[in-house]
Amino acid sequence: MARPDAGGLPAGPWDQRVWRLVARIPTARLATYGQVAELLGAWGRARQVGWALRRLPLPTAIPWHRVVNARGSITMTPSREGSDWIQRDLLVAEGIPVDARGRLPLDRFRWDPPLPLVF
DNA sequence: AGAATGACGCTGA
DNA sequence: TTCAGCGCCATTC
Repeated sequence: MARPDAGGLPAGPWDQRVWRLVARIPTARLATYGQVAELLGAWGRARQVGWALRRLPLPTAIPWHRVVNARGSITMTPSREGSDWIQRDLLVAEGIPVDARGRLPLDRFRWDPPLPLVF
């Protein structure tokens, strides 16, 4: 309910790992929360990826907007206080079509991470 | 400490 | 295709 403000609080190692991985998603490419979790060896922790991105102090150079849900849409919810619409704008600006409901062609823009992933 | 809450994901109706 | 119901698990209340 209350929106915890991460500003000022040091990001934990989990946040750092999520951010560093998301930072290498190329322009106009998309990844899902579950995909990011999996690449970090954390299968089943998609929600935690969402939280890590939620803690990003905005504005940021990290392309957090390139992470969407597995259904191929932006999770639109008032609890995001507008970051969902910002995400839509940023994606459209990169050339990815997003409809009014937040749905987008995930298959066409899916990011194929180069292997091996080294950190 | 226990309950509630999600920027999730999968299954089944 | 949409939607409800669950399982999931760190964070919050």
